This record gives sequence, structure tokens and C-alpha cells, in this order.
Amino acid sequence: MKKLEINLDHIDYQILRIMQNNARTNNADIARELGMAPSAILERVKKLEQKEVILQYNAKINPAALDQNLLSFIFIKTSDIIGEQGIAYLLAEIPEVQEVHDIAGDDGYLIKVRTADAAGLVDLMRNTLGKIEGIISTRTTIVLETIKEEQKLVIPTV
Amino acid sequence: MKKLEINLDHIDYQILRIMQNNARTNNADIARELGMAPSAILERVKKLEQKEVILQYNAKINPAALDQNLLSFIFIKTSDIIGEQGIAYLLAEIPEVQEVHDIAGDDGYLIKVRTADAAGLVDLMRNTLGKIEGIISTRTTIVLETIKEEQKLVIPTV
DNA sequence: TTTGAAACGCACGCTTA
DNA sequence: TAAGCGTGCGTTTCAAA
Repeated sequence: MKKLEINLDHIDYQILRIMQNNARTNNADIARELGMAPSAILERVKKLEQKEVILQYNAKINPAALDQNLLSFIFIKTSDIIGEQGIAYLLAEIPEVQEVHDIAGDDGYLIKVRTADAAGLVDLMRNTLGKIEGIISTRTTIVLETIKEEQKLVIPTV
Repeated sequence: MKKLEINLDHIDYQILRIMQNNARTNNADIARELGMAPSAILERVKKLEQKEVILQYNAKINPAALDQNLLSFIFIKTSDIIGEQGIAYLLAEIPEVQEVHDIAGDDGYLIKVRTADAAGLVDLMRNTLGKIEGIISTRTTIVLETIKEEQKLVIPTV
């Protein structure tokens, strides 16, 4: 993650707040809401994208609609030397793996995985994780139900 | 999460794939890519929204740009009876808490939290979590570095 | 469920303040 | 940086198949 030497003002914050809640809000609507000209908003949005303040625009899809009903967190102990993350990048390439975090303590990595069901998880662990050299052990936590799941950040007011 | 009695076809999958990668792709572009009329795409997108296949459109914002540089996972043991989730909903109301999962085993809940730094985390644990009745214990895992973090689902090909 | 036509509104570059 | 303007394009509705 890059260093950001950017100063965001309260108008930027408002734009970010709107975009975070509905990435398909059009320029004209944002402009109306903030009482500015659309061209000025467009200019700011482009800069926010350029400066990587806005990283991407995603549609959040219902996992159940695609039969991906099992969410799991797996702690992975590896032979990676501290500071190196070779295995982390291998893990990141697996499509079912949504997140890979290098964590403090001796667990190594924490990954978040979405599969259709328990069988899919077993399959992934056996046939994909099992094939990765250097994984010493894993500890899996199964999610029974998700009460909240979003990536929204707390945006400063004013 | 609701039951979904919807049949998605391969055109829907393609739309979802495009939208998942860039939620601001316009109708006309999707139509061109799929070789259909824009109005047909619009119709499908609206249905996908109605049926809650597409849940929302989010801008993914760089946490560093908003000085939220510390990510943590916290396991929370509570006095919630199994099957009840009173405390989970209290946790979900905290803005810094991005995720709340009810997990198997005796840990109770797993939450994902984003704060500015360690001081912010301590503050949250003391002043917010500490004020919630029924939390028996917590176990915190600090993220040193995030290698991958997204919510993209694996969409069936064809 | 798709298409095409038509009306309307928006995007976006340019110029000026 | 922001506003105002203009043109090309996208969006959206509707009738028809």
C-alpha cells in the first residue's frame, strides 16, 4: 500500500461517503447534493481515482445467489521466513480466497475463504492448499452466520 | 440472508462478472460487450437488483487515505445463548467494525475492526466493547500486512 | 425477454473567472 | 479550482414482436 501525501477536504469526504454507499451515483446527482457544478465533481472524482484514494468500484453480489454458502477463516502456519511472503502470494491467487493477511504471532497467515459447502472446503484444503509446499499446519474456523460484512470505512465528518 | 429461487443464466453471470469488476461500467458498454441492446441489459440489471442478487454498489476506498492503518480480528466470547445474537447486533452497530460473524466452537463471534492505530484499537476495546454487557473475553489478532482483500465471488463460467 | 426509436438527461472537454 | 456551456452519447421508456 502506497504512501498518500494527499490532503482531502470536506467535499472530498462527502464524495467518498456518497460513493461508498452507492458507487453508481452519477456526477449530476452528486453535484446537486453538494451544491456544485458537475464538472467540478467530475474533476475531483478523477483525482481521487488517480491518487488511489478510490481503489475500485465493486458490485457486491449475494453469495447465496451463487451457491457459495460457506464462509471460513483459516489460520495457516508456514515455513515462510518472517518478512517474506512467498506463500501468501500463492494463497492470494486462489479465487475462493477473498482475503490474505499476514498476522502477528506464530500463526503466520489468516485467510478468508468462500466455498459452496463443507465438501467444497474440504476439497479446497486437500487439493489446493494441500498442494502448496511450505504449509505446516492449518486451523479452520467455520462461520455459522454472518451478521455484518462490508468494507465501508469511517469517513470523517467535516 | 434470504432464499433465492432464481435461475441465473450465462448472460446474468456475464453481467455479474462485469459489475463485480467495475460497478460503474455503463449499460451501453455492457450491451456492446455482450452483443445485446442496452435496454435488455438495463432490464436484467434491474431484476438482479430486485432479486437481491446484486446487493449494493460500493466504492472501495484506500484505508491509508483515511488514516485507518490498523486492521484487527477479535474473537469475542459472550453470554449470548446459542442461537441468540443480541450482542452480535450491538457489535454490528459499531462503525469501525466491518464484519461480525457467528462462529462455530466456543469463541462466539469473530469481528473485523479497522482503526487508525494501536491506540485507536485500545480505545475502541476499552470505551466501546468494554461498555457492552455480556462480553466475557476477547482475543485479538493484529494484521501486519494485507496481501489480498476483496469480496469478489467466483462466478460460474458458462 | 428482446429490440428499436425517441426524448430526455448526463458526461466531459473547453473556456473563463 | 470552480462554473458555464455545448455536443455527443448514454439512459430510459414504450410499443411491438
